[in-house]
Amino acid sequence: MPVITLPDGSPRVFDEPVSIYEVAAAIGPGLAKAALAGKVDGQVRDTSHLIVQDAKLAIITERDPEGLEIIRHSSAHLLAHAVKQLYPTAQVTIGPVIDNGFYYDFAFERSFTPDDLERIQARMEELAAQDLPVTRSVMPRDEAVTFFRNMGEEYKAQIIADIPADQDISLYRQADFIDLCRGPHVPSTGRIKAFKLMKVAGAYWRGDSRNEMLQRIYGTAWQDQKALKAYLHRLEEAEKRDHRRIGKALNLFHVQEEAPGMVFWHDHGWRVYVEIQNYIRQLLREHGYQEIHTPQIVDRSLWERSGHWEKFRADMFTTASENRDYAIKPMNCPCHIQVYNQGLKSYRDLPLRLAEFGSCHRNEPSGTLHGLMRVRNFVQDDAHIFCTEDQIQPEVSAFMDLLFRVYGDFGFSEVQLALATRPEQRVGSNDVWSKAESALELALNRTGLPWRLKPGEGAFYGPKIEFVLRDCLDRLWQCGTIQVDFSMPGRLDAHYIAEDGSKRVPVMLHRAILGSLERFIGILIEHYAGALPVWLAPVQAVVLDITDHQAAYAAQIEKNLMQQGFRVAADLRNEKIGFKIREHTLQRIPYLLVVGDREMATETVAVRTCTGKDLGSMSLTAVVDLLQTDIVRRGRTE
RNA sequence: GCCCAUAUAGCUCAGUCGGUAGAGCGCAUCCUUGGUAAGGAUGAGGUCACCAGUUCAAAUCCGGUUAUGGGCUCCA
Repeated sequence: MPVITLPDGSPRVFDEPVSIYEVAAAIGPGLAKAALAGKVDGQVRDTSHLIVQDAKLAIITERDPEGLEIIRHSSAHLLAHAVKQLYPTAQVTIGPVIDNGFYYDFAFERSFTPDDLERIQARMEELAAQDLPVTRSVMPRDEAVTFFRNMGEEYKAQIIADIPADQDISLYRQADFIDLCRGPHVPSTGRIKAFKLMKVAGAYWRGDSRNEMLQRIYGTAWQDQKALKAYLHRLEEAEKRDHRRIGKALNLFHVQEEAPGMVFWHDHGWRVYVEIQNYIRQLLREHGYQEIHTPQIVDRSLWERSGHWEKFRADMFTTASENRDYAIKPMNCPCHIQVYNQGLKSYRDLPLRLAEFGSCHRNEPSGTLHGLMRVRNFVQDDAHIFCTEDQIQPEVSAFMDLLFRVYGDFGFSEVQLALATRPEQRVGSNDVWSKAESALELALNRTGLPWRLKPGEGAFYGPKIEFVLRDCLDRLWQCGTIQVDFSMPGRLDAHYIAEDGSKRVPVMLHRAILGSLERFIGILIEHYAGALPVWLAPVQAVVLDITDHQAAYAAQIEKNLMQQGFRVAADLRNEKIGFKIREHTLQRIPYLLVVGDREMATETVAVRTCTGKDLGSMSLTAVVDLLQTDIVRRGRTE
C-alpha cells in the first residue's frame, strides 16, 4: 500500500506497487503523456520504475532540466541505434550528455563523412517516428560481459568488465538495438522530437592519447523544434562574434602561415593592446609593483636549474649561438628571480612585487592553436610577489581587490572563484602547504563570494586560486590566477635575511589578472561583438563632412580632438553622408561627428552614436565631456 | 602531436561529367557636392596554398607538405 507524496505535499494512496507512469496517469492523462521519468525520493527513474514503498515522487517532463537531460541521453542511444543499423560493423562505446546536447563515440573501420551524418540523421528521424518502446532489463555483470562480447562489442565488454562483479548491469532495448546504460531513458523513441547531428571529430578511447582514436559524432537535442531553432540561432550569433572574423573586418590583426600561433597586430588592434597595457601598468604602479623587463632568450643553464629544460623542453623554442644553447622564455619567473637575486635582500624588502609585460613563447602543439585564444607568442600582465609565509594572506587579499576592480573596469561583473589544493605529487612540507592553503581560503572568504574547492588540482609547487569570467554569451574564461610557489625560489637560490639574522627562502606568488593579453583581447572582442567601449576603441570618433565645403572645418575639429589626446579620424571623402555613416557604423566607431554648413556656422557638430542614436548638435566642449565621461566610466555600465 | 574537413581575386564565396576562371563587396579612373546604414559609369586585378603524379588535357582525380577550422590530447 504505497503512499506517494507529490511535490505539492498531496498524498496518493495505491493498493499495490505502481509504476511512475501509472501514478502520472492517475493524476491526469495529459501528465501521463508528458511524463519522461520520475524523481523518486530524489533519484531519477524511468517511468516504468515500480514504486513498492511510500515515497516522494515528482513527475519529470520535458520542461524540467532533468527531462531535457534524459532526452539528450536517449538521443545518444538513438544515434547509436541508427549507426548500428546503417553500419553494422561499427562498434559502440560511450554516449554521454554534454552541454546543449550529446555525443557518441564509435569504433569504425573507415571515417564517417558529412554524407554519412545526413543518412544517420534521417535514420534517427525514422526511428523516432516509429515511436519504439524503450525497455529496461537487468543482467549479472559477468553475463553482460559475455553477452556484449558475443555481439562483437569489445569496447562495451571492456567497460562492463570494469564494473564491480557483484553489481547488476542495466540494459536498455529499443527494437533490435540494445545498449548498456545506467539510464534513465525516455519511455519511447517518439519522445525525441528535436535534434541535429552537428559534427564528427576524433576522440581517444577513454580520453587517453596512447589509445586508439575513435570517431565521435556530436549532436544537439532539445525538448521541441522551437528550442532547437533558438539554439542554432545562438550558434550563428556566436559565429558573428568570432574574434577572428571581427579582427579581420575591423583590421585589428592577422595571422599567416609563416608564423603559426603568432599575431601580426595592425594599427587599430595595437591601439587596444597598448591601451590595456598602459591601464594595467598605471594600476600596478599605484599598488606597489615595480615594472621590470628581462631578456627573451636565456642560456639553457638557467632553464636546467629552474627544471624547465628537463620537464618542458619540447614545449620551449630553443636556439643556439657560438656553441651555447638557449631557450626563448616560456615564462618570466626565472628571470624575475634573477632580478630579485641582485643584492642581498632583507625581510624589510618584502614583499617585493616585480611585474613584467614579457613576451613569452611556448611551442604549443599545432592542433591546439586558435586565433588569439590559443597562441604560441603572448604577453601576460604577469607579476611575481616575493614574500614571507605570513605575508601570503594579505598579499592574496590585496591582489583580489585589485582583480575585482580590473574586471569591473572591463565590464565583467560575474567572476567564479576556485581553490586548487595539494596534489599527490608535490614539493614542500605538509605544514607549509596547510599554511598556504588556509591563507588562500581566508582571502577567499574575505570576499564574501561563493567559491569552489578543487582538491588535488594545485600545481606540484603550491596551491592556487583561479578566477573565471562569464561573458555575455554565458561562456566561461579562466583569466586570473594567483599561485603560491614553494619550489622555484629555492631552486634558483633566492634568499632573504630574516629578523633573527637567519637566511631564508622567500615564497613566490605568481599572479595575473587578465592572463594572456592576446587571449583577453579575443575575449573582449567577442564579449562586445567588436563594439569596444570608448576607452578601448581604436578610433573613438570620426568627423564626417557632408560636402567638401566643410572639409577644412572638419579637419580642424579632428586636429583639436587629437591634440586633446583622443583617438579620432576625419573622413573627407567625396561620398554621400549615408554611405560614410554606414561604413563607420560597421567599423563600430562609438561616435560619428557630422559637420555640414549648419554646424560650421554655429561651431558645432551633429553627434550620432554607433547604435544609431542621434544626440543632436553640440559644441566641441560638449563632445569632449561626452568622450571624457565614457572614458572614465570604462566598461562599467553604472 | 592525433582524427576529420577545408585552402579559388584584397574580402566573402560560386565553379556541374577533367576541356586554360566567375559573382558581390572592395580598389582605380571619371561623373555626381548629396543632411544620418550602400548614387552612377568604366576599368584593373588570379601560377586556383605549395610539391610531385595520372591524363592529349587538372582549380577539378591520386599522393605528399604547410596552414586554417572543428574536436581529442596537452596546458609549467
